[in-house]
Amino acid sequence: MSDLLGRLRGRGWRMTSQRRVVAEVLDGDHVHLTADEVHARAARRLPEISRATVYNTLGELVSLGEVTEVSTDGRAKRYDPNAHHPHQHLVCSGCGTIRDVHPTGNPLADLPAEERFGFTVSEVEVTYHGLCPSCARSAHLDA
Amino acid sequence: MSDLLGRLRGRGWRMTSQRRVVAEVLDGDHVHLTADEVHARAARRLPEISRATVYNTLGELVSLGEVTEVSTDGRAKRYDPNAHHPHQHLVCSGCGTIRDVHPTGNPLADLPAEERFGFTVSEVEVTYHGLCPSCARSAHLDA
DNA sequence: TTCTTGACTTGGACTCTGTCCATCGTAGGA
DNA sequence: TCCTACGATGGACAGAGTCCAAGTCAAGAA
Repeated sequence: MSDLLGRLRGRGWRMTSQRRVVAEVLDGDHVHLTADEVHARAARRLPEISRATVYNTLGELVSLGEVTEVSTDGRAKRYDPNAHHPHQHLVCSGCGTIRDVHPTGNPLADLPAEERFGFTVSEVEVTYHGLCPSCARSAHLDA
Repeated sequence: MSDLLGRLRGRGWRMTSQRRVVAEVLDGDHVHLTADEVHARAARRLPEISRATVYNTLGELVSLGEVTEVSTDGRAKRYDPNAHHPHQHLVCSGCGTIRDVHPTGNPLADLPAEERFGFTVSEVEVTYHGLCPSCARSAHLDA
């Protein structure tokens, strides 16, 4: 994700201050922000940026393959700027925190042909669910 | 999922006509319905059933472990009555159809301890994405 | 069988996430 | 510098889901 701005310019992206700010927000910490969180952080630098623009820009970054969408629960989608390094996700069922993980093995190979029902399978998404250390502690206290 | 009603009664569920109808809808075809689809089918038998009741009942079935929630895209959650047989999902990126699949291998074992960040990992969800035969055909025609 | 009561249902208001659109502004080439 | 098409704006709208006060009824008690 580094030098994202350069790559975007190279692809003929018209560079506006709004797009720059959104890209910079994503280029910062490798956390998994919701669209609203991206908007909030972008607005700290560019107060008048609109939600619609953030949604548009995120959508474009996704279709350019610079960012991937993650929808772990049924709530807001999260945006993962780590699109150039294949990885999976580990999600805390308590607080929703997401961490990137790199399991061994190849789950695509684990799906036998007779279980594919004629589908052209192109991608596998593996999501590990559990409790992060701090949520595990509070769950223990509750019991 | 068969004899769901019996199991629920055994657990002290107060049996109302609304809950019975919702359970019967799920007990039918093993498709993956959205809450609204469940509501529509339930309303065919019990026209005055409300959306809130359908949501409540689905939520209870989920916490009882009789039904699992699947949120593949960012759209509506789907409800999978096949909770007693472990399986994964194969989703068509075109039309959203979901099929149950049974991959070999154990993805939980594929996550090394140093990639767990102290989490208590309890569950893995594997989602295969691709195009179903009919969507693959129309994609081909478009090209 | 009837009574009683607390669990369940209802429907409408509300929230949250996301999309759409008409209008305005501006990046970047001529 | 000027033009213009592409991008931004914000407000209306839509879909999914939650909440709540008031009414209803399943099932145990008498």
